[in-house]
Amino acid sequence: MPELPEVETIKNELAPYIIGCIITDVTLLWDRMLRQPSPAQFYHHISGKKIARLTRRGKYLIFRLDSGDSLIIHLKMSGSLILSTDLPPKYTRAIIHLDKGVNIFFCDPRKFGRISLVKDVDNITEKLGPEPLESTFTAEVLAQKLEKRKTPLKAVLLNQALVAGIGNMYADEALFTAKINPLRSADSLTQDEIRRLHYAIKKVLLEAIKNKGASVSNYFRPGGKIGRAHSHFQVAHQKGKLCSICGNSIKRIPIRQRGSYYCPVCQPEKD
DNA sequence: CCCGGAACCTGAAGGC
DNA sequence: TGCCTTCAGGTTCCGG
Repeated sequence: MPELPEVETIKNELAPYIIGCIITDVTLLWDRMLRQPSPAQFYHHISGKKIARLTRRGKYLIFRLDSGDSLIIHLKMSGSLILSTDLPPKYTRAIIHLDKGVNIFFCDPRKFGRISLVKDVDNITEKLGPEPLESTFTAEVLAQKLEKRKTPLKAVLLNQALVAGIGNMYADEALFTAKINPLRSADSLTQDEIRRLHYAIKKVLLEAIKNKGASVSNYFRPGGKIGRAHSHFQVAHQKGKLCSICGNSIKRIPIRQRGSYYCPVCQPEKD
C-alpha cells in the first residue's frame, strides 16, 4: 500500500522521465476515478500541457503543469503508476499519454485511487499535517498534536491531519522503533516517549525511502519493479515471526478495524 | 472539535 | 475441486 515512502519513490523514479513531457491525452477507463473537475473540463484543461515539476505532499503525488494547473493523484490502497511504451498492464484504470509514445498507466485493482485537476493545490492539501521529513515537524509539534487525544496512539498516527504520509505499515514500524504500545492513549505519552516517537517516525520513513518502498501487496515502482523496504520490517505484517530484539513472537491485533502488529514484550502495555 | 463506524472496491486466502 | 465468506486498508462521509 503506497504510503509516504512509496509515493516519494514513485515521484523520484518518474520525474527524470516525464519532466518536460507534453500530456497529449488522458484516457479514463473507470469514470469514478476523476474527482474534479467534470470530464469535459478535465480533458480541455490537460491536453497539450507540459509537466513542469513533480512534487509530493503526504501521500498525494502532484504533477505541476506549465499552465499553472496541477494534476493530483492519490493511489489509495492498491494503485501504482507504470511508465511504459508497451500495452496497458492488467487493472489499468487510466492512461496519461505523453509525447514520444510514452504512457503512464494508472493501475489499480481496487479502484480506490483518485485523480484531480486543480488550480490551487492547497484546496486538496490544506487539511494535512506537517511533512514528517521536513523541519516543520518537530517533537514539540508532535507533542501538541497528541495533546488531549484519548484515542489509541496507533489510530492517531493514521490521521493525516496530525502528520502527513504515515499509513498502517509505518505507524506500526515507528511504534516498534520507539518501543511504545499501539494501544496507549495518545495523550498519555511522556516527553521522552514523544521524543522517541518523533525520531522513530523520521528514521522509519527515511529508511523505507532508501529501500524504494515496501511491496507488501500491490505496490510497484514506475519501472514495474518492487521495493525492498518490507524485507526490513520488524513488526508490520510479521505476525508469528520472532522479534529481532527480544525473540518473542510478534502479535497482530485489530485497532479501529486495522491490523496492528507489535511486540508485546518490547512494547509493553502501561497504565 | 473529537470520535468511531460504514462505505467504497476486488483479489486473495481460508473454511468447509 | 469449488463455493462461500472474510480480510486487506486510505480516505470521506455521517451520526453521536
